[in-house]
Amino acid sequence: MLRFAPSPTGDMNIEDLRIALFNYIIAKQKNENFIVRIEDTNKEKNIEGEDQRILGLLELFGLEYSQVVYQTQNFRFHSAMALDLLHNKKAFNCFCSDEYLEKKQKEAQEEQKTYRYDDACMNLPPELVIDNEHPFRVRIKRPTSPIVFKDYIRGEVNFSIEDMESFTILNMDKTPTQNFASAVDDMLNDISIIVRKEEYIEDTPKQIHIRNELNYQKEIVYAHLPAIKNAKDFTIKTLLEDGFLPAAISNYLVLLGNETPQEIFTLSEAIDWFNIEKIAPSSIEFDLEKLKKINQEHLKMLDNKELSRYVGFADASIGALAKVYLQDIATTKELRSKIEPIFAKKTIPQELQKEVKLLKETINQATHFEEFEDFKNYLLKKTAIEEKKLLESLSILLTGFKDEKNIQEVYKHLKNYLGEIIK
RNA sequence: GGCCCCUUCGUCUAGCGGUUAGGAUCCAUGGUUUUCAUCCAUGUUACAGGAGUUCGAGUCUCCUAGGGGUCACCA
Repeated sequence: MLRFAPSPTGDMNIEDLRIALFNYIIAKQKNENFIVRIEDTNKEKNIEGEDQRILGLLELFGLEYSQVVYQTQNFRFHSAMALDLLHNKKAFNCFCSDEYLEKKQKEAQEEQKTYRYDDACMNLPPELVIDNEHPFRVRIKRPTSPIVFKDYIRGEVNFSIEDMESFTILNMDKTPTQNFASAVDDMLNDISIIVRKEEYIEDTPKQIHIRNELNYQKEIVYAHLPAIKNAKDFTIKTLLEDGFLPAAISNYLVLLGNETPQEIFTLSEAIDWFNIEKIAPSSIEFDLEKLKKINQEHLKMLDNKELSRYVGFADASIGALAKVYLQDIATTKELRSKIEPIFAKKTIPQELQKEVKLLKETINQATHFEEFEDFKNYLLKKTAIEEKKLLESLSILLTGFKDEKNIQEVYKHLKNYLGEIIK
C-alpha cells in the first residue's frame, strides 16, 4: 500500500503534487492500493474544506485513490499503542517542564553542541511516577542500536545512536505527536513504500524505532525527494488558473530532476517506465518557461472539441481555430484572451471607423467565400480600400486585434460564423 | 553552530578513469513562410575552487566555498 499524506493547512503546491504523483505511479507499478491520509492533527492550522480541495485536485489529475483516512480518527489506536509501550517499559512519563527543557536547549546552543534530551525522567522510581501530580508527556526510550533504512534516492541511510534521543510520542494533553501518529498509521495501513519530502528524513529513524518497539516486522522502503527550491511560488490552484493542463503539469513534475525516455508523455506512459531511483538527489528549480513549452505540446495533442472546451466552447471548429493560435501561445488562459474577443463587441480605433463600417455592410451583402484570397479580392474590389488598411480593418473586425498575422488561417475556421462575428 | 545530503551550459539532465563533455529548453543567427509563429539549419554558453592518486580525472580521495535539509508539545 502506498499513501499520500497531506495536511489540510494550505494550498497544495507543486512539491506536494509531485509527492502524490510519485506515490500513485509506484502504486500502479506494484499493483498496490493508493490511499490518502489527511493529517489533520493540528486543529489550529487546519483549514476548513481544504481536505476536499486536495481530494478534488487528486481526482482532476487522475490520481485515483482507494480510500481516504483521517488521522484524528485513529487517536484511540495511537493511545493504545502508546500505552502498550509504557507497559512494556519502552516508554516513560516525562515530567520535565518546558522551562527546564528550554534552558537545556539554550545551554547546548551556547556550547555549540547538539541538544539532546538528557533522559532525566527515564529511570524515575515508580513512586515518583505514580503519585506525581505534575503534567507530563510520554517519551519513547531512545534506541540502543543504530537504525539503518533503505532509501531509493539516498541509498542506505544510517543513523547512529548518538544521533537519537528519547523523543515525545504523547503530548502533555495526551494527543499523539504527529511523528508517532504517522508511524503507527503507516503500520496500520500496511504501507510498503513511502515517497515523501526530504525534510522528513530525520523523522524516519524515529518512526522506524517506534515500529520496532511495537514489534512490527514489515520493512518500509523510503524515497526522500530533494526539495524544489521555488516550490512555494507555485500552487496548483494558480497554475490551473493560469491555463496549464493537469496532464502537462504532471508531465513536467515527472520530468523534473529525472531522466526520461521522452520529453512529452502521459501519466499512463510514465507508469510504464518510471523509476524512482533515477531521481537526482540534489535540490532543483522549477522552470515556468519549460512548463509552458510542455503545456503547449499537450494542448496540441488535444482533439479539437476538447480543446474548444478549455476556451469556453464545445465546438470542434473553435478548437481548430485555437490550434492556429497554439503555434505561439502556451496556456489556455492566453488562448481565451485570443478567442473571446472574436465573439465580443469590438472597439474600433478612430482611424479605421469608416473602413470597418464599409466592410461590415459589404460582407453582409456578400455571398459565402470558401477561400480567403477570393474573399479578400472581392472586398478589395467592392470597397476600394487600399490593401494594408483593408487587412487591418478586416482583422480587427474579425478578431478584435488590428495586427492579426494569421488572418488567412483564422478565416478558414471562422468563415461559417461571419454573420455572428461582425454583427 | 552541530549533524545529513548535494554541486556539469541560465534551467532540467547524459556521463559512471581515456568523449571534439552529449541532449532538451532558453537565447542569437540564417533558411522557409507575402509578414509573425511553426518548421529546418547553424551558433554562443558548463565540469564551483584548490590539492592529491594516476600514464591519464567531470568521473576516485581530501580541503575550501556555495546550495538544500534538519535540530518543535509544526506538519
